[in-house]
Amino acid sequence: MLPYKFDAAFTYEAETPLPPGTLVRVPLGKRMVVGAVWDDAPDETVKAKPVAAVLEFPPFPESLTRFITWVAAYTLARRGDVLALALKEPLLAPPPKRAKRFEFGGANPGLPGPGLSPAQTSAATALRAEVAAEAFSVTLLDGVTGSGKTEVYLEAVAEALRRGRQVLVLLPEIALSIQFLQRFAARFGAPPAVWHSGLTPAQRRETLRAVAEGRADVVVGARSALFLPFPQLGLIVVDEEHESAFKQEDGVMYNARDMAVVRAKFCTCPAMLVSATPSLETAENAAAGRYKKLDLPARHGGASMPEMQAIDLRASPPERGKFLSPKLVTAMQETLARGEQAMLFLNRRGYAPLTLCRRCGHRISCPHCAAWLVEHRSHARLICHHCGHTAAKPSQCPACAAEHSFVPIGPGVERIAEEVAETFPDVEALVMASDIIAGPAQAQEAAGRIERREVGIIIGTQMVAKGWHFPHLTLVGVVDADLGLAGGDLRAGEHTVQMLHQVAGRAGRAEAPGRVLLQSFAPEHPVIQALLSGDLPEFLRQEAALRQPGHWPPFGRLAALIISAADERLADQVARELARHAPRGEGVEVLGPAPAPIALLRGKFRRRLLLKTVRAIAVQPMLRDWLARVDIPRQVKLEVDVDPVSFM
DNA sequence: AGCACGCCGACT
DNA sequence: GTCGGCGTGCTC
Repeated sequence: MLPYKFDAAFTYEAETPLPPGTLVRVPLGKRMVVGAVWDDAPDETVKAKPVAAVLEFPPFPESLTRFITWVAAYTLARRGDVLALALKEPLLAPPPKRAKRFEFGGANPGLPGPGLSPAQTSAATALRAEVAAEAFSVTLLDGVTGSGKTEVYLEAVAEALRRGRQVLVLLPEIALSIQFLQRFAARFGAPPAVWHSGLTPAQRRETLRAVAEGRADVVVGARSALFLPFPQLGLIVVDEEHESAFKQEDGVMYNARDMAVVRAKFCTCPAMLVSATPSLETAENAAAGRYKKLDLPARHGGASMPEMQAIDLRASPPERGKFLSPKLVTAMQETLARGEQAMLFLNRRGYAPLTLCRRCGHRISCPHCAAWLVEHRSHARLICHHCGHTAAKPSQCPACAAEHSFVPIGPGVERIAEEVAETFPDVEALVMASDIIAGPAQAQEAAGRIERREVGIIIGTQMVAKGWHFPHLTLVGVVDADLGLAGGDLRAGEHTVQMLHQVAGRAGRAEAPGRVLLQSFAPEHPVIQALLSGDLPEFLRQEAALRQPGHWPPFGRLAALIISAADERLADQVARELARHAPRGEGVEVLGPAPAPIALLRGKFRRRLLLKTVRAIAVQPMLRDWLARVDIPRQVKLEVDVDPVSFM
């Protein structure tokens, strides 16, 4: 199997039998490439060239090769494309003689565990037992923010290490792993190996070899770590399992949370899904008895859950041209007067999401996407958040030629920072957004300033939502709690509850009690009510009741077809042709075609179809039959997204 | 993926 | 008359 866009394996000759998983160098056209021996039958119709060399690299374990084949079949990807996630030729080179030394996650399980509460101890004991069983199982570890989930699953990690097995911990974004790494080092006396896109080639090469040779005991990584060649995997942990960042949205479209469960099955080891706000998928799997469930109800270390209140913006609107209600401003003043810190959360980067000509109403949009350009004053540019296109803010309206007629509409974090500077001129404020805080080093620096109380007010996008522990932060203000609810996305409510619950968890994590204020134009909305009551299981029951009758996930299955082409008519034509050949039958429904929510992206017009089936029907065979009935012109790209998370 | 081939536009 | 732009096709 070659790590390129082939589904079929290639046939080569070897002098001696090579077991599946062996990594070999073979000729392909005019060049030499690296591939893995697969257990397909040889193709007798082609003349096989000889294998050039067997690599000095441990063969991929069968648990990995079978996993790759399974992922390809599930996602309708080519096997070669999936293999490419595991096999990057430059990373297989032997380490140079004078190799720099790296930490490989060699951990010492003998250190005593921390003092755990009774609830933690009982959960940790159950998780240790799963690891000790050395069998496939899935357990949901459900506990509120600050309940000490990490310390609990680190005991399962310790058990795997004691048994000489390797451990994979998946995090949704490795940028927020700093605090995890510290807690890990505190428990085991050494840091784990890390795996993410920010590593240098030398670090990747060293870590990959250490994993393959079984020298890396524990790997903490982003979703791509799921394809590392662990020979002795004994546990997979998916932390923050509800996070949509686990879904790969281009190339091989897989959900690392679900595929982690599959990999655990092939490795005959337990998987543990960890969250304070489990996804409805995982909660339903637990409710149906497919997954085990452990609850950690109480906060660890004496802190209590913050008090949540809504601010009805209809009753207490901000001043004209401002975005913070007087009620929120008053609460911030009280907090700062006590020497504590306040955080304002708004999940929107930049200064203003829309720039409008006040004379003719012209809106500045991206030339390549059906989207507005977002003003970023920190960069002094208008930026498209979908394709990265930038432009200067024009002084003259291109539509009506008016001079200096453009006004910013709506707030982003930069605009909130401006309002904060006006309202609290003597207070130091810090903006945390991905375009301003560029990497882990800068994030660490910002966290240090907050911990040392050099700033009084933190203004942030979702990058402040999780992972951080700010002991002096006692007030969180959500500037626009309704923001994520617009747009009719299947999971809009669920994702909003998850994100705002996590943001709320930043408040009052030490001794001082926390307070969370949610600015909303619709405080009666079930999402806001769920956050106020804190009864997340009840919210999930309501969501389940909404989704069950129509067989929406997790009670049915979805697959999206995304048609894109530079020629809009051609995109429409192909979409209609696909609709004409759509599968029919009991428990099968095809929705669309419809323009994608971003109907033009990077210069390509996009149409969508959605296949929905009842749970008992697998979508893959149906999709394969369907796509075989339609031929797609080569100017048109067709993507298949099984179990879509985003509907953009 | 990468490399060759092939068909058009631009320059010496 | 030749160089080179990147669409298209092929690799056991």
